[in-house]
Amino acid sequence: MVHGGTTSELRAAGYDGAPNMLARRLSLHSPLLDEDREAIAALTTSRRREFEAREDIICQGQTSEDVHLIVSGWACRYKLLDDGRRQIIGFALPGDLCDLRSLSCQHMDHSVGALTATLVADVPSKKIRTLAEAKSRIAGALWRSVCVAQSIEREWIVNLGQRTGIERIGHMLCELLVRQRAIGLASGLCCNLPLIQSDLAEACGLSVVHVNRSLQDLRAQGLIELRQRKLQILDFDRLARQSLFKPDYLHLGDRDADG
Amino acid sequence: MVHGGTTSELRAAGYDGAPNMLARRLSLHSPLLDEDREAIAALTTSRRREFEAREDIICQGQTSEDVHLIVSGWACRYKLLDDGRRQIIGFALPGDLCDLRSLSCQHMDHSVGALTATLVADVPSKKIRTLAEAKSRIAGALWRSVCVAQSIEREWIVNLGQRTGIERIGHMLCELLVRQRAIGLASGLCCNLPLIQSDLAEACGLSVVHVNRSLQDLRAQGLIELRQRKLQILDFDRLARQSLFKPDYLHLGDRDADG
DNA sequence: CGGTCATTTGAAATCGTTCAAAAGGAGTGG
DNA sequence: CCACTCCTTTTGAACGATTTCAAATGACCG
Repeated sequence: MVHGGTTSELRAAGYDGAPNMLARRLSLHSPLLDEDREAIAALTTSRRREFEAREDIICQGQTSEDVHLIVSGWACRYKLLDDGRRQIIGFALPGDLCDLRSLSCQHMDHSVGALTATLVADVPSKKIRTLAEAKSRIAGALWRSVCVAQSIEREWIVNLGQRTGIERIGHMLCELLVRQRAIGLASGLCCNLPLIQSDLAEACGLSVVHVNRSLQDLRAQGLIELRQRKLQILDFDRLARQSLFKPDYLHLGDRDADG
Repeated sequence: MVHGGTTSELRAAGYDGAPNMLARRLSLHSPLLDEDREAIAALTTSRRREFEAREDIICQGQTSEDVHLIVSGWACRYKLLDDGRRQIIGFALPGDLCDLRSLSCQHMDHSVGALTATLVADVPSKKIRTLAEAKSRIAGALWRSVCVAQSIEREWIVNLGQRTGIERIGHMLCELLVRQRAIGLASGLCCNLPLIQSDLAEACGLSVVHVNRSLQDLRAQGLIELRQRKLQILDFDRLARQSLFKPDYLHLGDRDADG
């Protein structure tokens, strides 16, 4: 049990920073050769840091010479408004690069926070830049991974702008299941969901109370089961249909796109 | 008068496709040498196409070997839901590259539509890719321009998720003024706003009726004047404050960030 | 002038929030 | 095992924001 565990449980679970994790992730969207994988693995042998649940990994305004790779656990990217309102702008799962933007931009325009105990590998931007300049196939893979991240952000805009409360929650649950399946963290219709209702609220632009009632509604419709941070989708097709979820924006190929 | 004009007016206005427009835009965020500018100018000597207001430039699902540079006029990127709901996910102003993603991804996961009469330069992805591989300074500039686009999308997520109706509209108006100032399409507190209220509605995730009432509210507060597609912001600081607008996400440096 | 599209208005219904409080879990220390 | 605390989930009731539907008005164009 990794998600929701403490950092010591996490260490005990045998995570070694999985040096080829990044290569595996990038090859979800781009073909890589063995030599590329080796070069990429060499990147992530660098420093690793552990974070407790709810701890910030990097804050808005901070500068960093590193790109942050989530090795295990869940994180979220978020922005704070001056009056304290908070919007989650994306979830980062194991294998996700957090701020590839820092390859060229100086300071963070949003924060990254751990949702569970999280292991992070700090990859020096400079190393990545050098590697990308030397190997255009790797540059392409990084570019594509940014494109996918951007595509997800665009779909979140649609989620927040057009969908009703229930649709937003349903859509988010579909996305998080499909993304976990794609990286081998789930199979079938069951997955971890280490989010509390206020996380879902901040991601979907709804109040906690409304999230609670929407979840009850989805349960009453026989579409999902959710307790103890475990999500089971009982009827993926129906949930996807009524949430207007179409997995193409995740750019996962047809392999693991649905139910 | 370009925006809102017909394509023939547009031609008459003497637009030649401004071959150095892209270089100028990229150098907003990245230092470029003269040799870079020349190389970039050579890119955009390619085909140009004119579009009428409300015409689609490229549709969701289509594939394209080109990146689309908006030479003049306004366009929007949008996604359609199966039931017809439409969300605008970004506005493209002159100098904006529309789908740099197509450098590596095959088909569009969203559409681009002209809002006014628009002149578009089709730049072959391949040419860009070759140039970026040859000149790392240009690759960096393209990377940075994608980062800025992504940053704007993130702020839109915040806009839709956390701000009230009035705040969303106010924020959008601030953004569009500042962006136009940055590219020399406006100075002071006055600019074109060739959007109809339903465009604003689809960008802000509100109904047209509510947009209408929010605009009246902003007018009644003495914050803006808006008619005949001309926007004047009467009190930028107050509007920015009450809309929680902070221009940093536009990454324009301090040069043209406010008032 | 009629036609089309955009803006404005009103009234009613719905969605979603707020506030306040209760109930349910999980962990801690006695 | 109990009492205690903290955090999360759940509930109720009232309020406010936003949408919907329908109709009227205004602007522009041929």
